[in-house]
Amino acid sequence: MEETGAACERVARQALGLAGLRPGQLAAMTALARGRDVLAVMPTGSGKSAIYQVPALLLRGPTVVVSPLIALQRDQVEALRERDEEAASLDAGTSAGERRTTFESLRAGETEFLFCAPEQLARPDVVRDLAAAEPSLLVVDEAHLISSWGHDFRPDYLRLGAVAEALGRPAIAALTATAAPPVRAEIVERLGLREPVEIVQGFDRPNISLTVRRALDDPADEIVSTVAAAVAERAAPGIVYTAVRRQTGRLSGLLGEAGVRAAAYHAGLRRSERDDVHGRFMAGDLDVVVATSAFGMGIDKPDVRFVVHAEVPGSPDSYYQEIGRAGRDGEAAWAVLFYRPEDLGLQRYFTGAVPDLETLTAVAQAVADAGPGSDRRALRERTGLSSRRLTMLLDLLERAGAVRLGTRRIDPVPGSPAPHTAAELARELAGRRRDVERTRLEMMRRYAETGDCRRRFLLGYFGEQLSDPCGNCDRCRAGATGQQQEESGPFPAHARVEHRTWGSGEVIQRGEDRLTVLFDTAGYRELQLDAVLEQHLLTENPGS
DNA sequence: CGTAGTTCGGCTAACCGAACTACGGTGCATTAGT
Repeated sequence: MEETGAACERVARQALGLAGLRPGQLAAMTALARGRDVLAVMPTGSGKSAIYQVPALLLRGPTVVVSPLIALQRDQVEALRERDEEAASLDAGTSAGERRTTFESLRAGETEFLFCAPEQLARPDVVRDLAAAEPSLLVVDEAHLISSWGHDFRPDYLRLGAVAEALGRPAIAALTATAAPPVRAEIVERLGLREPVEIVQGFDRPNISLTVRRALDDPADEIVSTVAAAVAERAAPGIVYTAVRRQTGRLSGLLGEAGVRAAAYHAGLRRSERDDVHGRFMAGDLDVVVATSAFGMGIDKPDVRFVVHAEVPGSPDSYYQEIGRAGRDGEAAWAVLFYRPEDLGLQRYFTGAVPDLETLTAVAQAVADAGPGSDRRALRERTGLSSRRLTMLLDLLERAGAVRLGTRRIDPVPGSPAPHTAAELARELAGRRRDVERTRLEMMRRYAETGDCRRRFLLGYFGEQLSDPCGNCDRCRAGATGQQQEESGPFPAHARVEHRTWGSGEVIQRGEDRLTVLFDTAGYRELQLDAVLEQHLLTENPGS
């Protein structure tokens, strides 16, 4: 019998036309083809799709791909069909007749790939029909969204672990381009990955130069002149990110006056306008898109020369995601952040919501009253809450140990605390999560205010050590690369440590006078090294 | 948490500053009405 790795290489060559495979790619494919779970963190454009498409063709049974945007699903379906692979997608617009045909074709083994959003998999009928086709592979694309969108925006992302169980627990592939260590941990936990093979390919993007500009009260003029200068030097196209919708129109208007072909983009625009801007940008008919965070997913345009941020984003995670859209062709590109400390306030607001005790108690009470085996609809009627909000609150109560969530039924946990107590516990968990998110925001502040090499800081945040200054950021260019990473002495990078109040954690970065530690439950914290040593704030845990 | 826009108080003419208020990001799905 053919060895699995060789089989993967053969299929990659014959079906996908790939001459060679990168080491990470092959390892991930082989693991999936053998039924193992995989978590792959690889940059866009490095062949992430092949990772699941090759084993999909080797394994008996269809492949379900969870993808966040309907537009992305359609693109992928189209790309597969061009290679004569049978693929289909499922969304709210799919008619009952089309659904029947699709499920029959999946069961018969004629259609290999099915694309859908997590919301489709929240429907019991969809899960039942899919389970009948006995899928062999569940792919979660853009898997970092579990962590960044799941909790307050699209909570159905959080249910994917239960969906996998209901589908007969196929092998799971979680794919993403950016995931810091705690995000990886959350993906593994939420999806219930079993001893996953973790492939983390270097995501240093050395061709993107990094600059932070301390912005004035109203940085609009500065931004316009910076961007206009870039465009004049033929360094177009580019993206300008801004935190609020109102600014997109204002900045693109000012850029237009400065002779730049610019357009605004945000989620409040009409579908047709968004598609138009997207299309013109891809076609090269626009120099600049000024956008909120709505713009970007699925924008795989190789020649984006710059990404400018008019305000700080909420975390290094989103920042790296957004600047990663520049320079995919490997040519020089630049990322400029206009920084005002006051702008952190808006992000603080975005991460501020913790559900109130009353509503949580009402949901816990409703679950208890309904007894075992209730469903979402019954609880929605009892509580009068929207489907999404209910899902989010139920998820918190599950984490608090008060309810058990299946894909089709919701059960109170026998002997669990009373509704009011469970609600308090759930609220505490939500509060803790918010606190951790605020530490991410603090890390964004540190990035903007650091005197050291910016790339070293960013990569360190993602758990990668860069021993020498990068030479391609404003700090390095100013010759102020100052701090070297201390290679010897106590608390080196990656050391496991213990703090009296913050618990256990891992050293992320060790500078001359500071330590950055990622605590398992308290998030990112910065400590002064001499205080740590004098007051014995940390103990080093050998092993683990 | 910060900002932009509005109202209010003072005190009798046009306006100033203080105080108060509303608002702010991501997409799926679903539904009512052409």
